[in-house]
Amino acid sequence: MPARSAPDPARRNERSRRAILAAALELLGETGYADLTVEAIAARAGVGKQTIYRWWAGKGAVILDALAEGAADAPELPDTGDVEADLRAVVRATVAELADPALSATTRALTIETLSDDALAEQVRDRLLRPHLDTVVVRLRAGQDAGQIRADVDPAQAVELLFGPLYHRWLLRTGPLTEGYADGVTDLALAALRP
Amino acid sequence: MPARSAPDPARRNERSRRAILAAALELLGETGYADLTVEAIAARAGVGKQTIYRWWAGKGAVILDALAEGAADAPELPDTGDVEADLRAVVRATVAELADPALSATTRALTIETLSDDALAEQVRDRLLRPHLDTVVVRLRAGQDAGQIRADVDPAQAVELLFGPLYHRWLLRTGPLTEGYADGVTDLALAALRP
Amino acid sequence: MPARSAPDPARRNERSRRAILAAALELLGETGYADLTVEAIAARAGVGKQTIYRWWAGKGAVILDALAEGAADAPELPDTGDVEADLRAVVRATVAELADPALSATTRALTIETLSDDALAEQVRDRLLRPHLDTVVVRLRAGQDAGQIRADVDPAQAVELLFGPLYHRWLLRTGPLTEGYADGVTDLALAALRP
Amino acid sequence: MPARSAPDPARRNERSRRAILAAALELLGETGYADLTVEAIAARAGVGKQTIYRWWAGKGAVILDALAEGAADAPELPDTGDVEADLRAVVRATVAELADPALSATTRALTIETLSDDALAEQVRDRLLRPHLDTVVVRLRAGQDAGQIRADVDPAQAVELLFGPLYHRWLLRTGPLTEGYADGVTDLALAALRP
DNA sequence: AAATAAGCGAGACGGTACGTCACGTCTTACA
DNA sequence: TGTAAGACGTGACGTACCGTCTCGCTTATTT
Repeated sequence: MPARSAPDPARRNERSRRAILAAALELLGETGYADLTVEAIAARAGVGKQTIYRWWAGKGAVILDALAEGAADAPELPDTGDVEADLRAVVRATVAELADPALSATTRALTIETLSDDALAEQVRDRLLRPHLDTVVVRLRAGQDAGQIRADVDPAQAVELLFGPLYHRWLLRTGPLTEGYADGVTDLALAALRP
Repeated sequence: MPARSAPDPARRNERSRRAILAAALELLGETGYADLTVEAIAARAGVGKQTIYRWWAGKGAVILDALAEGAADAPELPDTGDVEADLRAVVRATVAELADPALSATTRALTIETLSDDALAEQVRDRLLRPHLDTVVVRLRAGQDAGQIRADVDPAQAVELLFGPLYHRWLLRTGPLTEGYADGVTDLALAALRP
Repeated sequence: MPARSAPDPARRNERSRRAILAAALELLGETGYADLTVEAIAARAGVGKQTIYRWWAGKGAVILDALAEGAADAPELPDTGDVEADLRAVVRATVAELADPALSATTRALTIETLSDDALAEQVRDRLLRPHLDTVVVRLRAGQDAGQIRADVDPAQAVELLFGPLYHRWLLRTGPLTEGYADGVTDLALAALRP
Repeated sequence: MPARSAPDPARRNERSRRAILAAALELLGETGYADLTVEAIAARAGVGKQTIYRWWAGKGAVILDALAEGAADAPELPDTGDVEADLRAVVRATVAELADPALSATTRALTIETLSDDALAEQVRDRLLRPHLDTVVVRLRAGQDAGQIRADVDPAQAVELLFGPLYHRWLLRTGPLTEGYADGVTDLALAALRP
């Protein structure tokens, strides 16, 4: 039986949908995730609360959609031929993003959501993180083909070796997130990944 | 002048304090962090809400204290002389804990706290995580002295290389948390850490 | 200019009209007037909400129409020649109707309507109550002609003398609505109406 | 089992109680009963909605209390020795009140409530109407003792004979509520009540 | 017979109020 | 004075209906 006669997506108002996602992102930036309310999103978007609850499960689902919308433009990791330089660049970029409170607000919000709701966690992983991490996996495979990376290493595991320490430090605030730190992590990881 | 005539810790009711921390841990296990309420803790503990607000800033501070209380007994990393075996053991243990929903509830709650409140984040880091991670740092230093670990590596960074991937996979649910996985991470990290 | 290009009654769907009135009566019996909603009427009738709002002003207008439909068959007060017996009969019948919760639901709904909306009140009075009361007025006039009722009494006022006490007791629940009570009221009123 | 651990009346805030009842009466006069909302009462009274729901079942119960508070001062029917004059006076006063939209708003609201909620109906009857009607009963009994009223008439029934027609005309709007009408009703009723 | 237009079912929409929950503060009575 | 109890003002929750609106679809003229 359908929970409550599911609404018909064909009749959905695109204008409202966009207004809601835009409002959610604005408010996320202004008040932070914890103080974000569905009521405020509805008011800012000029929309009835029911229109939000009709299409989303709660504020978590809304901001997930809002962020996924923005992440649609894949960042495309460059391939200069020098895998070490390419990895160093992406690690530096990631560290820079985590170090900037404004930019990492997104990641912060999603992580909280991820920890509180298993269903959303899958969505976050598949729609937001996977696409990003997969570009690195692709680059690592190319490096393996070029003989610059050990062939016996699982690229997915190698990605975690590169990014894991970054998120660990960011989450636990165990140290500064500087460019020098980024290079240190890259060097250490490469020591393990080089043939 | 004190903001609101700070309460006198000497007159604090130890019985209530313990009941509150115990109730907080029970409810954390039963309902999860997001659905935990101060009201429920007070009711379960048979305590007035004011008694909680008198001594703690909110639910985050309470569960932090509750978990810190339990973590007082330091886990003490063993030193068998074989640093690789010792690291493998601690990585396996950590993976096992993260894989168990009941045990990782603690880590989940702390991580949310860490992401939501900077002031509490410091407390979490210093009172709960540092003691745990420091035991590994100590073991790595001993390994360096014994020539089993590269001397030019910062032990703190090495710890992140070991645990970062674990938390990354746990947070992002990018793969299974098995013993085989634990050993894979250990092997890869050791490839970077060996002289 | 018509406010919104008034709908054309000639093209009205009789099937829908009937379904709406029937559904309204059913729901009035099931849930009572206060809990009656336009949404429920539409759903029960298998009709779009707009079809209701196109033809009626609101739930009050709908149930008014629904009840008026049913009341079309005038009850026709008999004239046995004995005005006292005839009045006694109609008072007894009215008391019996008010005493029966199912039958008096109609009166209850109409009374609420009467109290809440002046425009509808007129409709209620003229379309539903007047026809009923007028039959008694007619009978009283005949009684006056026959010399059984004081000629100097306004029949309309006499009707109120007979039915007013009934509604008063029904509204205010100041006592039981029994046949004995009905006869008591009739006796007392006749004491005033007899020449 | 108590529905929800009933609140302790001893700790009730008298200031809030009064503010709520006052606000309810104000708004009843301003917007009418149908458009009255609990939310507006709370806002006007400077009170949390929960404080209303803690002590009352809904808006009906609130305005009942508010009106009952005001009706505490019994009107005391005078006894001039001439029962006909006294009754004429009270009937005139009642007609005047019903004829004034502002004054009869109270009665209108209560009547709607009475028709929708049996539990409140009893309260309305016992706390508001009985005290008023009983003063007339008392006067009628004195009239019976003085031989001005038939001794075989139930005073309660006589009261209904006097007031029933008034409420009937007011409810059904079957005619004007003038002083002349009041006297007509009194005359007719007295024709039945005189020995 | 085809074109036009209205009523129709369905139900999404912007709103308002509902009645509940938990927040963090305040008040009371007791120990 | 610390405490258990819990009432308080506040404000968000998620739901129910309101009355309006916009979709295709069906009917029933009107060309």
